Amino acid sequence: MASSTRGQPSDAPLAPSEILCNCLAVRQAARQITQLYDEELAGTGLRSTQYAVLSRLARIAPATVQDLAEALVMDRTTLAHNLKPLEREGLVVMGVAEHDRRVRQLRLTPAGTAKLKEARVAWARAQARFEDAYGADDAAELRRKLARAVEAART
Amino acid sequence: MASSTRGQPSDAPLAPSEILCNCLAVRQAARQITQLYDEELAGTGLRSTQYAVLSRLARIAPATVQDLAEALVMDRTTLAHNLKPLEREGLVVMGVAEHDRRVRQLRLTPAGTAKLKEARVAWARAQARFEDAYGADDAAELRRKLARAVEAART
DNA sequence: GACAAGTACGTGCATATGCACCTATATGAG
DNA sequence: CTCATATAGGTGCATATGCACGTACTTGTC
Repeated sequence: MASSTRGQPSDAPLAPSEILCNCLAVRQAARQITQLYDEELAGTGLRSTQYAVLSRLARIAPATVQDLAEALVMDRTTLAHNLKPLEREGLVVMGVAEHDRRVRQLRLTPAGTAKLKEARVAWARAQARFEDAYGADDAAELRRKLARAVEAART
Repeated sequence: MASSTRGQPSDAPLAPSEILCNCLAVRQAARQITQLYDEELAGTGLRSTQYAVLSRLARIAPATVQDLAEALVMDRTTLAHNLKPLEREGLVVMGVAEHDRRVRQLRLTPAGTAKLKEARVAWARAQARFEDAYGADDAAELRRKLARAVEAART
């Protein structure tokens, strides 16, 4: 009988690559893919997550903390932590909204814009490396399936 | 013209769900899916990663640090850090191999085996929740694609 | 046996992640 | 206006992640 992912798993032997847990499967892939992107980004001084924050912020600035967190599918407090090194390096500034002093207005600084432009070259190398190995069309399909998984996991 | 993931991205508007970066896509999914599994595991006191370590170790014990790390697609030093709370809680013991005193022999304790058995009930709930929303067959396909992505990212 | 080289593992650091809990500000009910 | 409530955000903690570097042990060479 074939392995099922319903009910409790056993300690029975498995093929080395056969992962039954959806969580483990996606975390393993995230670790490995992150390593590839971080390797290409290393020369820029940015990590994968930092590149993602700058890249997203460039699209939606000025953004509140909550809005940027939602756009990144990231916890609000996680983003708050992730912003600290970016602020310290002067890539991002956090202002206070005039109409509501609770609200922050996040923007890229000129240095942040320049760093993002530089990092995009490295990002494109990482993207090309992965897609040369995995297939560009397959990668696009995978991203769609992952986006649907995000929605499924929210239920 | 359709968005391409080759070459550098722009700041042009995107559909909210349209992620071009493979790294961001898989990290977002990992965050969201981990939250679902952690929510179900919360009552056991284990996190997703800790469950994965115990579950994998149960299959291959006695295992060296390096072997368990490879089986989990995890950096050796990351596993070393992750083992600390498990050792502290008495779920895992690390012995020294007789034939080579550099080598560790990792095993579950009886408490670790019992905790794993308990956690499997919670894991099965998380697995069922995700697959009820995403589809069991689609999930199996996604896991296969993620496994292939792991291999692609290693090149 | 001495020692260079290789192997298995640990540690310190910085960032990543999110929960619990906190403060500050705004808003609505009376 | 007052105050309960709601909203935006920050902080401390524990774990997660992996690089750089260090230690302990083994093995091959002489």
